[in-house]
Amino acid sequence: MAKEITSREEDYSQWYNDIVKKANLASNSAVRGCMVIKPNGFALWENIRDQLDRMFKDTGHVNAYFPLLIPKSFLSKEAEHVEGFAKECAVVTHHRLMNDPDGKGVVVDPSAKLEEELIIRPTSETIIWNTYRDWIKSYRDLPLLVNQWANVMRWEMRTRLFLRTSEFLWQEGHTAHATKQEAIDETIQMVNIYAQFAEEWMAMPVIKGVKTANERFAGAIDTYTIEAMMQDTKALQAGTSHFLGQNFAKAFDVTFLDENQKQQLVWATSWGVSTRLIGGLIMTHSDDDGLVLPPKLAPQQVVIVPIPKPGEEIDEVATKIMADLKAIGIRPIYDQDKKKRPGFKFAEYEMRGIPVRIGIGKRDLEKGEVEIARRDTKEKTMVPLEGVAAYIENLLVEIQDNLFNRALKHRADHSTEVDDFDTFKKVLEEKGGFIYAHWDGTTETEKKIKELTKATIRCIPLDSKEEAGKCVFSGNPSKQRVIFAKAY
RNA sequence: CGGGGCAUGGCGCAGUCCGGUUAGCGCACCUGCUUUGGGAGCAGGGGGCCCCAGGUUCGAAUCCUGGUGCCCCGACCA
Repeated sequence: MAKEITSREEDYSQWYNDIVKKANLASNSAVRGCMVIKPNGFALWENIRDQLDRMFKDTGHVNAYFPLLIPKSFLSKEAEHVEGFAKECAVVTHHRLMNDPDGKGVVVDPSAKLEEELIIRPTSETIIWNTYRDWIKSYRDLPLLVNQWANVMRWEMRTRLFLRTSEFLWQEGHTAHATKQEAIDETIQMVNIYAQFAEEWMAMPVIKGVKTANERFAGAIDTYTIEAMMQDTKALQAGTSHFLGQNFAKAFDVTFLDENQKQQLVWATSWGVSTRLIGGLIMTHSDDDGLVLPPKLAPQQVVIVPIPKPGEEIDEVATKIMADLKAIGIRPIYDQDKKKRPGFKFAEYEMRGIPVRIGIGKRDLEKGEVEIARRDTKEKTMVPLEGVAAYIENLLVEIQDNLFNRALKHRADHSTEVDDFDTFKKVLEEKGGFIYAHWDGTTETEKKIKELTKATIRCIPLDSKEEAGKCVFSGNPSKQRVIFAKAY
């Protein structure tokens, strides 16, 4: 049993916090709501970022960078957008400090007040569309497919490491298109890329869908989402892709001359995922012994632990295995610490979520084999020395698959079709998870259900089939089921 | 912004009610020896503006006054 990790059963929130801290992913900082991402956590983010970046570039996108600070007036140019974000903006009002005339320290210099306040970006649509006005003149400038990796700040009331911090890292794609259809296609392409990344790389099954008007991004016509189910059966919105219509083009006067020499407004999309993904990764796979990482994203995939401690013979074997693994593109490390005992190391690497551990002991070497332990199931197997690299290559694939299938089963086990409100409340209370129910399409009903149960509509699934039914709350006619769940 | 709680080595806490030797414990850290197949043992050692500012007192971590910060529960959210 792992030391000092609260079990999931006892207190799921505390378990989550323990994992983040004990696995050395991140910690709270001196600044309220802002976290320090530690090397272990940042290595994960780098792997997430690098893979997504490849996927973006493979679909024709390029990276750029826009300023952290946005003039206050920009934000108010799109009415719904400002309404959505105004309540959580940090504002820069001055540009100079001075010595406190009354004594120690420094104070804001009142004479250095800015003529126009600057907002620390909560998202960059406004500054980017203000820039796009200059970049886009002709249909030949389109489509414009730009992404940026950046930090943003949203002054949240309550924060949780990775899941919701005041400052977070993310990528935001902002694209401009000549036609509505092309922009919609882009929006859908990007939600598909997010889903593919979540499932193939994070081993986190997701449901693709469209948000209701109530849950839509401020300023969007449609918001597409990927929704994942955590181990406590709550939903996590893991990524969003927005079809922005011509809202920002109108607000920032971005037009182009088409092939027929007519001025046209540009069509827009934006899409993003954040460091929240790391929170999702933790809550999808990890257990009471610590972090569990999918091999494809694990910064280190294999750890070699000498038993009882490093020695010439063991070093030699370990070095050979390291080389064999690296040769086939696997990321191993060899723990040569002589002070720590094997038992400590086993627990330590389980805490850190390294997918595979190789134990090399003198006893095993006499028989020409090593012990291989997998993190996901804790199973241990003795493997002949000459077959180690190939065995691990297969094992990593198997672990990746197992994690995905396990999460998929968990989601299936906690998804329920419900047709009346009493059952709805009962299922939500006793079983939790995703509830597939008919909804009459009104914000009013959605809000009432939220008031009564705390469940929100996570999305209208893209693959849901048309099916005549009655709204679970109002009894009014409905054409398809939507997903209700309690969410992070 | 409402309601509750907490502030003492890096972390977790005791001490505060009832003021009084040198502020203590566990973990972590450093040194040495013995250990080492699932979180080792012993011995020694380092590290504290006891949240801040004022006050009461011979004497304040402890009592009084006023601040500040953080956490938890609600409303808000990727």
